[in-house]
Amino acid sequence: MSRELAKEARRRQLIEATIDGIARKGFTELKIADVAAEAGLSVGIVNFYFKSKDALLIATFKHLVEDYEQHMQAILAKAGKSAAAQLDAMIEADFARTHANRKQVTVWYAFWGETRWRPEFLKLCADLSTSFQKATTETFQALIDEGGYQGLDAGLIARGFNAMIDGLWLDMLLNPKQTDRDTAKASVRAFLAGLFPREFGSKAAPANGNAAA
Amino acid sequence: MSRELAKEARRRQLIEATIDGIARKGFTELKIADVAAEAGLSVGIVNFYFKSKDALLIATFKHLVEDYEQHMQAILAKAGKSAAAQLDAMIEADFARTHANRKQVTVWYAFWGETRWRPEFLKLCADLSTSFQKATTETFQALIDEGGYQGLDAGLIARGFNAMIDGLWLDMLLNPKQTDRDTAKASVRAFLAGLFPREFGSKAAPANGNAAA
Amino acid sequence: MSRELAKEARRRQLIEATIDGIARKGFTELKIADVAAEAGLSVGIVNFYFKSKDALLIATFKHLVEDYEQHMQAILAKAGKSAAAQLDAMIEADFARTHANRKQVTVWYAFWGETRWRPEFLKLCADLSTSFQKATTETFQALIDEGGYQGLDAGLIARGFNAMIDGLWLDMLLNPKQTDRDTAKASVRAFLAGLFPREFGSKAAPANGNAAA
Amino acid sequence: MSRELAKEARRRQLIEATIDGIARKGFTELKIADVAAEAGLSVGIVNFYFKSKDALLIATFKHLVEDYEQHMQAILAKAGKSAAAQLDAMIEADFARTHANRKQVTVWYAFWGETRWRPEFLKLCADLSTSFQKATTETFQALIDEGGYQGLDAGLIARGFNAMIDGLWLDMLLNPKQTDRDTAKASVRAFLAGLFPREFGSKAAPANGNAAA
DNA sequence: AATGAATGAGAATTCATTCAT
DNA sequence: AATGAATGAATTCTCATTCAT
Repeated sequence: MSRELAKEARRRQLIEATIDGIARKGFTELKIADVAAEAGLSVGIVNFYFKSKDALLIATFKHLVEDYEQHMQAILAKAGKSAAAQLDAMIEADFARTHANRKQVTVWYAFWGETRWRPEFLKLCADLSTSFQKATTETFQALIDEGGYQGLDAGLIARGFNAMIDGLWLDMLLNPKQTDRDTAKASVRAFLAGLFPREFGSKAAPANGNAAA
Repeated sequence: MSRELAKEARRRQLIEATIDGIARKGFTELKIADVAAEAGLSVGIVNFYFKSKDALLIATFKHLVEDYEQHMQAILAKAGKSAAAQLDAMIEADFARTHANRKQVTVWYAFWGETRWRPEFLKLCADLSTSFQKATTETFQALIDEGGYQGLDAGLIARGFNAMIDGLWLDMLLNPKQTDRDTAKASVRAFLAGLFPREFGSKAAPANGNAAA
Repeated sequence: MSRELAKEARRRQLIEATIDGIARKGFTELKIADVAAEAGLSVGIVNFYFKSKDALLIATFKHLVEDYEQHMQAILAKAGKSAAAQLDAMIEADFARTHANRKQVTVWYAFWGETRWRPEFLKLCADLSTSFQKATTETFQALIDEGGYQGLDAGLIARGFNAMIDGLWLDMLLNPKQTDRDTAKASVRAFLAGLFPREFGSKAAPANGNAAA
Repeated sequence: MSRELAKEARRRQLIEATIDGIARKGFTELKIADVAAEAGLSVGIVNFYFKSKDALLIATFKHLVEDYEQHMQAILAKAGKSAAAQLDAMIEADFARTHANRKQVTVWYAFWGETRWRPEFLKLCADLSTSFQKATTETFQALIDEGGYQGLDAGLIARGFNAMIDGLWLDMLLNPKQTDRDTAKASVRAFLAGLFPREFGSKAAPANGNAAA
């Protein structure tokens, strides 16, 4: 069992090296030798722990996806239970310095650029997206219900909300000087303020979990 | 002159072949031989018209950017002059079948995946983004002024608007079954409706240029 | 006939361009396009006047050989008839600024580097060398006879004499700063002075044709 | 350490294969594949041990130069200490069957044909030539002093001596049927006999180190 | 388990030659 | 005759994968 653990640790080490490698050199320029160097190991070892470079890339993307999901769930569990608090926590998490940092986003977009032609990537993306769309739709529906809003389609709003976050990531990546984390968060909140003035309007109480009702 | 024209036509032909090739095989899997085959020409010709594969890719991205800009300007010129009509035209253009089609978006994201490590790509992206951010900010400002809205930041709204469109493209790419053009457009309008109920609310008159006041 | 002349002129033009091209870029780096550019013509024309690049190179080497022979014969015809005067003229001709210049020597050595594997080059070299060895042997024999020298082998001396000139060319090529024309000529004469002190010793009358007996 | 040794041995093996390859096919016709085949290795290995074909050629030329220098020094160390004995040993060494063989000379001239346009080659040539010129000048000066000769310029004689050897190599290369080793050596000695009759004249004692006075 | 030398298929690039204009 | 765009075979270089140690 400790052997299994060691094996898992090595795999993890190589996956981290792959993420660092992509962040440093880009997806197309990443060589097995780069991964090995990044991990401080030999090239032979990569093919020992992963059948092929492709398998390593798939494992890496899977890791990225799982890591994102876990991180988000942890954030949401800690946040206040109200729909507004949950949304606020999501925004914070998505633009947090720890996970939505430049390196991670860089790597996400590198993978997305390739996803279209890689069925394994596509499946991971679709699953993540579906589960997220479902979760955010439920949260927005709760917000609508709690707030007594009329004529709002939680599904459309959730889709736009998630899309805006992805788009702002891209913006931060391509124009770091013009778009920073705070601008991105303010942008999202500006749109939510239009739809949910009581929760996100400028005069709304901050929607964090600790806020008094 | 006819020779000059022919030369330009060949360059264009190869660029189109590159776009088709990326759409068909992906960025990393695109070979010079694929481009040549796509164009019905020999491999040698690619290095005759473009010094290298890299130069071809840069020219292709530049073409994509210029094409997008021209297309958008043409659309806006034809649209009604009111801010709402202009925004509406933008949304339509961004999700039009002719330009924001699957092939084009696929190729855009393929390039974006690489952009981070290619200074030439980065420059093109940053310039396009800046000019767009400026134009949309002006339009939103006009909308705010025309509509007499209070407390809205046109810059933040423009940024979120553009980001949402990019993010919805990605969504359509990765989850074609869940997100289609109409859903995407409805999503954008749902958010605008919150901020600008008179122009984009469900009871608002359609914001096209021909609409009576 | 004028057409034939024009044709010959074009061939000559291309051969000169080839020599200039080799002198400028080297044998292995010389491309058909370089020859064309050097001649101010198009690439197509080269294959029109010469069957192939190889044929052009052979014609160029042949030209070099014939040119050298003609030049040398002209020099010898003008020189004094005594053996010493003839040898002196040879030395002057071999290190003359007009023919044994840096460009020419450069090209000769470029060809010699390839000669071993090119039967056509080899034949030209062997023929030139044989005819030269014969001529210089005769001249040295005349010098021996005229001077009443004993125990000298004209053939060996001729061979060493010709070899020294080739070797000095190489030296001038590879070490231009250490070996110049005058040093080279003095070197040859130093050796001849040992064998033929009366004609080439430091107190010998200059062996040119105009010298009084 | 054994790994380091193996690495050096492989480099040596590839350099030898390059020399053999040039001797067999010529400089311009030598392909990486030929070198690999000659060494009994795969093509990839060449770029593994040498960054490029060019680097391999430079290393090969360097090896040739160093090998020649070492060989000559060894010969001179074994020879008698008198200037005449040293010169005699040089002549023998330069036309020895082991080092100045057809293969080696062929390759030297192949490199010399290219040297003019390759700064790295040029440097190696110039350094070798300078060191040789210096050494032979000293030897000739000693010969002059020992023999009490008057009016001889050791520098000019050394230059002519070295040039004659290079030129005779070329002659042997281009006209193998007319010029052989013995003829070449006799040629050199004929010239030395003129300048230094006591040491190299036909009646002089053989100048080897073992000869009695 | 780990290494890194060795392999060889694959790709970009070059360039002599051809040929339509 | 002359041009230069077009061809495609040939070559160098790359790099994922293998395997002996």
